[in-house]
Amino acid sequence: MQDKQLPRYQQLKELIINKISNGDLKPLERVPSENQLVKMTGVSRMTANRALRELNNEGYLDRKAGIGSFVSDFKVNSHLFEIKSIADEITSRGSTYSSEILEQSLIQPSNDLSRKMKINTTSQIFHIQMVHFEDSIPIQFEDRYVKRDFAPDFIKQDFSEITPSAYLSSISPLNEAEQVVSAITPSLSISELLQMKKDKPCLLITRKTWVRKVLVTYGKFYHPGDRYELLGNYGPIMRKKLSNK
Amino acid sequence: MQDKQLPRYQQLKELIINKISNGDLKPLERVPSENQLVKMTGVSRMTANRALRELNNEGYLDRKAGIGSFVSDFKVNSHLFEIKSIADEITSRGSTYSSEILEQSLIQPSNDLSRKMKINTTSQIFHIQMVHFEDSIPIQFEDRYVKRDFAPDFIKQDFSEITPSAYLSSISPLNEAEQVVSAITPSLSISELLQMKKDKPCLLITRKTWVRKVLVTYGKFYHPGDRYELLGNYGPIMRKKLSNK
DNA sequence: TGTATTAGCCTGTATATACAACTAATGTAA
DNA sequence: TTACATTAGTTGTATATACAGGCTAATACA
Repeated sequence: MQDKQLPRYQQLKELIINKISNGDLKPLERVPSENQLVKMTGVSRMTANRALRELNNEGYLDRKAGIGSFVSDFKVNSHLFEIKSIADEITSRGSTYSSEILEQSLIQPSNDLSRKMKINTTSQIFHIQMVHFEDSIPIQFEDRYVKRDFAPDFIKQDFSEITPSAYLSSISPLNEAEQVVSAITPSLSISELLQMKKDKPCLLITRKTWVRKVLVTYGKFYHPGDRYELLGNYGPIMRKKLSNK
Repeated sequence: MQDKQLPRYQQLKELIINKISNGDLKPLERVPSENQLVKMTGVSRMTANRALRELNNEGYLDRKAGIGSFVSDFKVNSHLFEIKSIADEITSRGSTYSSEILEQSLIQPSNDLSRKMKINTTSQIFHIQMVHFEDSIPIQFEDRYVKRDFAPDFIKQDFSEITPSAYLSSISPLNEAEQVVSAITPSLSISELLQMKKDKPCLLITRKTWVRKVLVTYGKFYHPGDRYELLGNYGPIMRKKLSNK
């Protein structure tokens, strides 16, 4: 594809990102120091420094002078920080989290779904439907599809223990996402699942997530309009984490 | 406050950010080249390079080899890229934009409002209410408050020509924002303003915006749920702009 | 044994230097 | 005029070097 080779600092970055993605380097694990990279790859220390420094800025690594460089703990601060686990969100508010699984199966995608996920209809897709509760009050209905070849063990998981989001993140850090937020009047079944009053609105988040340019999951997340808000911070705020810790 | 001085590349960055913030440097305007910064400030070219490179990564500047470095056009791609001007959004879809102003006045804030904007009740606040149309169909009801001392000429503007968002951005780039998205059942008056059918839901965006740590505007933006969606991209996507253009 | 010092490794910053690639403007030859 | 080459200025990358400052563990010393 790309004729000319990438710059060396970029090669170094991708080497490390790949090791994180495929599990060679796990969260909180040490990554080679600048001088080690110099010996290993023959680059100068400044380009090793640039690679590690940028990975730090992008949230892949945490670096500390005198200590070393370590893979970020994606559970705590993901570079996709906007997309939190609903379970973490609830427990961090001091509430108790619980869930109920409605469906967990392997299916053949419909024409519509195969188009949305850009796959052919012979591929196999996992489908899960579940409700997330905050203090026994339903707060989200999750309707999610996952590519089988990305997470072959998805079907075996006990999602009352770990949310689909958290499980997928544990397989590989999700590094690209698109989400569409809209306000809808829920269908009767969803309205009942979320224990909503008649004619109350629903906040619907439709989210696609990619890993290394490949779409791996597509989901719709329904929230009762009067019990859920979506918060976003933009600007220098989100860059402060680097200097704070 | 801060005892030890910042690193020189950081000083350079803040110098340039300040010039952008206070209007010395306007969007699309040229910023000093690396070598000019070397002569001006006495740093080495590599630290000037680092300052400009990071400002580029953070979206403040656009750089092109062989050409130079220029202040980003905040209208097109802001570092607050998620917050677009509704008018630009509509025209970029090929539709025609229009608006209707309902109120434009100078008020004393209520207790509730002064608390939300963290001001005292003796401060003066501009208040504007308007509806934005796409092809004569209402798409947003804007209910916004603006600090008088930030934009003293706000009241004189003709907001059928320039949206409040665009006008505020022209005074100074807004560099911090918080927005809360929720789904509500609109009040009767809002429902009528947006020409919505009875009991249809509304997407409500409540947004606060800061300039240099000072809150300058607070607004509520109501959209008909069946005519508007909020799109967000996260992850490497948003960094690609740099290499694309 | 307990304490202080030192050595060594880590990141962070700063400089000087070099070459490559891109662009615009200019000069030059056909 | 046209086409090509040159030149100067820009960013992009890469290296070698240096020193500062944080941290840890080994060492030296009392």
